[in-house]
Amino acid sequence: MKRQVTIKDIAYKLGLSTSTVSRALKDHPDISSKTRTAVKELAALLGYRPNRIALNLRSNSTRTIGLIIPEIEHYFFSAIINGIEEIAYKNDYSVMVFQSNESYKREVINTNAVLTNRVDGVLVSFSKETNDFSHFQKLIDNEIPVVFFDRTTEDLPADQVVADDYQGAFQAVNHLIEKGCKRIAHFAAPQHLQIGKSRLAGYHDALLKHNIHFSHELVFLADTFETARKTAHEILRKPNAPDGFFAVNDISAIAIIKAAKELGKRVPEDVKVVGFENSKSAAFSDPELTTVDQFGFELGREACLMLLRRLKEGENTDFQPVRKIIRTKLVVRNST
Amino acid sequence: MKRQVTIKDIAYKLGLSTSTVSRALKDHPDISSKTRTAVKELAALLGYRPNRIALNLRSNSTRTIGLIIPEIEHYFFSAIINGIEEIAYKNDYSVMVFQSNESYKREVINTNAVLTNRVDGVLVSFSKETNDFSHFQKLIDNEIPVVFFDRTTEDLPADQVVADDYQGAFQAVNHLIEKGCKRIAHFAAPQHLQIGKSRLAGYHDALLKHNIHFSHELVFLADTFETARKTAHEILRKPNAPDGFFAVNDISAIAIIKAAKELGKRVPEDVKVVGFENSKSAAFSDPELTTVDQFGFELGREACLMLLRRLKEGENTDFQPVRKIIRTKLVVRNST
DNA sequence: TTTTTTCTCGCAAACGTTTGAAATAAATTA
DNA sequence: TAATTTATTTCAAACGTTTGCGAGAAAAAA
Repeated sequence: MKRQVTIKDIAYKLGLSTSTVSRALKDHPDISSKTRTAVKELAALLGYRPNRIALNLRSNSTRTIGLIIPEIEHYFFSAIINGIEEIAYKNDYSVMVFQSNESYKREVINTNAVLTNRVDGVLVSFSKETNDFSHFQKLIDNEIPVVFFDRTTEDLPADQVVADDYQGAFQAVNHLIEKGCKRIAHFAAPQHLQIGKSRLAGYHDALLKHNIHFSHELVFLADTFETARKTAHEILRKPNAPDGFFAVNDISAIAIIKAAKELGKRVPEDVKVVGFENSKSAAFSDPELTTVDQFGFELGREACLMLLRRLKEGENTDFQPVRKIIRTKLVVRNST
Repeated sequence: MKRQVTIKDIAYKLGLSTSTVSRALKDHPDISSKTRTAVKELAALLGYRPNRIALNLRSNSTRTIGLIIPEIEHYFFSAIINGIEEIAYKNDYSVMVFQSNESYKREVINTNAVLTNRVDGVLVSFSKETNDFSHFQKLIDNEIPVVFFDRTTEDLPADQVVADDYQGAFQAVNHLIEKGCKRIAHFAAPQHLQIGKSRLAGYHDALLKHNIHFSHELVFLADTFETARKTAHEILRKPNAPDGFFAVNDISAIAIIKAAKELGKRVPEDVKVVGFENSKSAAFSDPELTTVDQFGFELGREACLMLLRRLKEGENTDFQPVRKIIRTKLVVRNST
């Protein structure tokens, strides 16, 4: 087993102390230029590489951030990870990824893993199942900065970065109305999620603005392909079927289009559909899906930047949680 | 700053030495049951949590694996990450993710990052740009086990996990021929990538089997949406246009379908298309895409399992690289 | 030459844990 | 009671760094 070369090895070979070597390597003014170059040359020759673990122990920090996320396979989340990794990379941080798979139990385990790994800070978007937040409180109690993104809560004193769900939903529904829709259904996310509430609110208010009656009968819980497809099938078959759909994500929107086609309805002529996310699939579906761009990459960047800012702050005397809202943008395509 | 509670704190409060506390916590037989319970109770009370960093330093291992991957946003890769994380989680390992963004330079930096982070092992799928592998050799020289997946090379003595690209390609093209295609084009990946070669070989041999002439003029380098779309446009306009396409990935296949539609050709009547990956988009496209399932999740699992096996082995006297091939499966849908 | 200042460098402790060996206390045997 | 074994605990070193402080040597000032 080839041991890694350490500062001791260099010190020994040069007849110096480890302190001197350590100082020489980081250009400490106390060290003569002669020994400095000698040390550096030998270090380069031997391929010395500081042992981060030892550094970690001494500094009690790991330059690592933990990421707890529901499902990597969702385009939106992978875009977010992309943004996070980008910023982390630029600031010489590493990212540890933990998936909750939308499971509360697993999320709690992840939270512990993040703690034992002694990450410097945590980014989290919690699972759909989660409505108790005490595991995150534990992070905060341990003085680990936490930034929530996308799936957030007001129940915790923590920073948040979210898409402008309300505005996005509002614009989407407004767009449907302007395109002539009279009866618009909303496929919603669970209402204990902030995004569920906000998008419903945007839907509601856009209707209101145009004096269209809001009815709970047109709001359905359907945020997966299967449920959306099934639900769309059912309601599109009824006599008084909607002529417009605002879905809480692209997957559901695509499912709606599929269901409509299967029932012989034309999109966008008979039924107009708008999604939320602007995933790759949205551009590939037929017709191409009108959707609200959530700017996942931006969101990830911002969340990570916010966390790094907190880490730089350190000792936060009086903590004031910040809530950052990332603009959304309606991308109009052929489904409306 | 609330310091984490350490073994010392417990020792002090109980009037014991740290050694005793350490041993008590891990049920060492030397410790009397009285002190053992006392220690454990106090530990639980204070919320003691062993400092992983100290452990790492002592054991010179981090229970962390590094993952170097081109782009998280690709469905295939995120599926792989999913599989990796699954296995890592079950074995109490954490995963550090580094994206190369298909850049050789960035990949080299990632390799260094992985080294300084002292991960126990590395999983890598290298970038399209990479054809010099000395940075990976550095990992091997440092006795860090490496497993390559998907994008692999024979130039390094390392384990590999790949999809059965040859077989998948063969089946795909065979399928096209059986469906009546006479003139089949192949949109290929760069030929310095093993997957590029293997899939081309599968294409070649399937033609051969049916006594169809293989021509280099029907093989194009096109593995992104844009290049595939452009290329498809060009060749579909020519008089002797292909009636079948085998694309190296789903994105390209979807681009081909799009181009065909734009030129007024019907899929699958006039042109048949088969992709490779079985991404979500494949199921959403219209017509739904026939494609080769690469089982990314399985592949990720296997790669991680193989790495963990190597880690358990430790001291490998005579290292014999293993190459594991994950079966692929043709998923027939409406594009053929 | 003596005193003071400036340059270089080494000592030792610290970060939190584990572990072989030594030490003490208790129990057993002679 | 003395000698021996056994049970329990502590000591100290180690993992690889950093860093406050002190020390010796050389240079400058007196």
